[in-house]
Amino acid sequence: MSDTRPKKSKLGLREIASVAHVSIATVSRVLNGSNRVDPAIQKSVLAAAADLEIDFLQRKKTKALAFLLCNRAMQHAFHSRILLGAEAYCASRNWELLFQSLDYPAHVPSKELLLPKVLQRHDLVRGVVLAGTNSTNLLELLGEKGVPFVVLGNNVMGEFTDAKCDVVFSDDVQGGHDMTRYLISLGHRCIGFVGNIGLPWFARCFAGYQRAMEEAGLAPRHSTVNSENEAEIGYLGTKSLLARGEPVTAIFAGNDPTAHGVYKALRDSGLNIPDDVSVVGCDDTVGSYLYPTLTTIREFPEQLGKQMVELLVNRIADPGQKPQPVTVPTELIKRDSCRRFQPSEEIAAAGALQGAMI
Amino acid sequence: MSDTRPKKSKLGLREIASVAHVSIATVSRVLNGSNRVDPAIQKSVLAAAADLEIDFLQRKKTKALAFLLCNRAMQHAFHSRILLGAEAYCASRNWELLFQSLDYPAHVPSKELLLPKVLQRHDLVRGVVLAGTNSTNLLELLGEKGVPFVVLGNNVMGEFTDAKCDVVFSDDVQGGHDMTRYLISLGHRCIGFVGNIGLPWFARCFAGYQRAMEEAGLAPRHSTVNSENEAEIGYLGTKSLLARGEPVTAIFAGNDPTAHGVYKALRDSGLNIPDDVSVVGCDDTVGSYLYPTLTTIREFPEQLGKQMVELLVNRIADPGQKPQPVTVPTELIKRDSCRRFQPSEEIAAAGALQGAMI
DNA sequence: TGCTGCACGTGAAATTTTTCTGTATTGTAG
DNA sequence: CTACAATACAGAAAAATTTCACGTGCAGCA
Repeated sequence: MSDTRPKKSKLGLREIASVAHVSIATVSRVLNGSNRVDPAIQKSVLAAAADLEIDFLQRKKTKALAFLLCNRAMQHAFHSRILLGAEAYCASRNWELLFQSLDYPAHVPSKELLLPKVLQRHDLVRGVVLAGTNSTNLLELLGEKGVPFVVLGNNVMGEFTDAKCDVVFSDDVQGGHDMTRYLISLGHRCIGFVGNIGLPWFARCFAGYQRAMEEAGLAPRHSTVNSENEAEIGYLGTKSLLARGEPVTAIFAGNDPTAHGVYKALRDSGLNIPDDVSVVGCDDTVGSYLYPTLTTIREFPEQLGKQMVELLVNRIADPGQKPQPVTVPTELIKRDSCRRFQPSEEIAAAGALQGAMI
Repeated sequence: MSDTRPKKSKLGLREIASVAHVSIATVSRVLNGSNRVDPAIQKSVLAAAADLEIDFLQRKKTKALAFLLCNRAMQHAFHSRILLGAEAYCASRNWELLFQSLDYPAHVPSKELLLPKVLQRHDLVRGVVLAGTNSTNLLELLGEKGVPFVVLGNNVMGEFTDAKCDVVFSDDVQGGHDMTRYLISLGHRCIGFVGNIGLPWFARCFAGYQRAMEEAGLAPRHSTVNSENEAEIGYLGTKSLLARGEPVTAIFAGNDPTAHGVYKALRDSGLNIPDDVSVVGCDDTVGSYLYPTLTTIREFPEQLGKQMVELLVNRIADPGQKPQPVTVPTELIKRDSCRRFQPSEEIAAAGALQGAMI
């Protein structure tokens, strides 16, 4: 290779040990076991190592990252596409990727969580990609343990200040904003949002929707259903919007599977898409399978996965750098589920909805 | 633990080495590096080890399996669900799971394939789960290298005799048979199959269809499109069936995404589902999103994943046992895309199809 | 306050892994 | 058929890891 340094004397644990005034065994522990070593000693060993060799990481045999899919069955193919993106980037950079799913409670102090055994293997797993749905307690725990990690920001529960760790977002807030503006530009004024705002990915989409509505001087109206089942959220949310007599001409579903539930509810109520009601979704997972095909917000999960690994690898290389947030844009995909709405139709539309309520 | 043996003297590499009359280093290599050791010596070391200790595998630190997703973007969520099933079973048995995707050419002799580096790490990866689409050259290579593996039988290209390795099948042949019989029981006589028979998963489904048709004394008629894009296969295959003037009253799509293409083609031709033509699919990935909802064959990918890992773990524990094939059954899911067909309608149906051809 | 037990953290020693080196074997060209 | 080269492979030695046993400090308890 292109190693220009003359390798003065054999560089090994022995040398580090003598510089740091500890035993070889301790150096070995610091360098990979990492467990059961006094932080002060660990620090001095690391310093000694840094003195002697720049790239101790290179020296190691296996470089693996863990991909933790948390609290979520791999629905919608969305997360599996994130995994693929992550894997592709890993492969290109000669990292292995361990896949593991993990369920943990959201409302338990970080002390009481126990990490999967893989992550204990500091000599194998050098960092963690957190996909799925996470809550701040796990982030804290990883922070305390000093395990480098990146998290998919869209799906973090609870108050989440992104300043404290590397995080990748899919810009669904902007996507929701764009989409709402699009519906407004088509002439819609009464646009209902259906989702479960208790879940962060719905909340973010809703935030974009809400902002766009307020900017346009329109009243946001939403129907939130406290469920984890997305088709159910869409179905019940729509039924409830209709039952309240909201004169909606368009419904914004918080994601594509939810839109599927919306479709079903509208059909059950005898309403036609898009003639009676326009529908839009978000995430572009199953929108193209629906009928009529769904106007939605395309996200780029492979890109999210790639970005996450990229941030993580950078952090491992330079643990000191300050946390970095990355946002991946979204794209508005226009399909057949929307139509232009003439304000003059409003009375007629209201009539149709009245009919549907019977 | 429940170790009843008295552990006569410290059991270690030293003891094995002396029994096998080789150096400790060689024993170490056999036990994990495995590379660069004469097969004869390897065998004798293994024998010596077996003499001394039953469970040398237990001794090892990391037990990881590799999940190789081959030659396939993770479409349809089908393979990601296999992964989830595999991971769940791994976790329950304290195995780690490395995920890696891999593309390789099908028509290259096994000598010329190069395995991903992870698999070289015999000390880490103890076996391989082959998902995605595989061809026999990779199977041969793994066999030669002595790497334990299981393969998803449905997606193996080329002549594949399952006698030579552990293999798990989803019983889509039976599923295709059941489905065809179901269509026949609804009164359909002229049933077209749409797919790409060059691809093994279509071929298997088609085999079931063909057998059922022949058993019923009906003529199989299929339209195969040489493409990898499933929606395209469905669309073009259907268009071509119609263009040939086949008086089909039902179409069997080789999988759900293909059925989506079939839907589109029928709609473009002005035909109603199921009034003019009944449609069925296979795999139950997106069938529930289609409109009308698709009658299809449910498969159980999580179960497939679990079974694969189970076979693999058994083989690792006992490499001598003879190859074992496992078949996971399928389930017929009846939805809205089929209707009963009265033979008397045949002339009318033919008329509708004629109209569609214009 | 002093004792006891326990958990942590360390170095020495034992064990294992990896590198290095010498030898044998196989293939290839003359 | 010989000479040379390239490669494979085992063992010795070096390096790294893990185990073991011991000291230290702290909490619980008398």
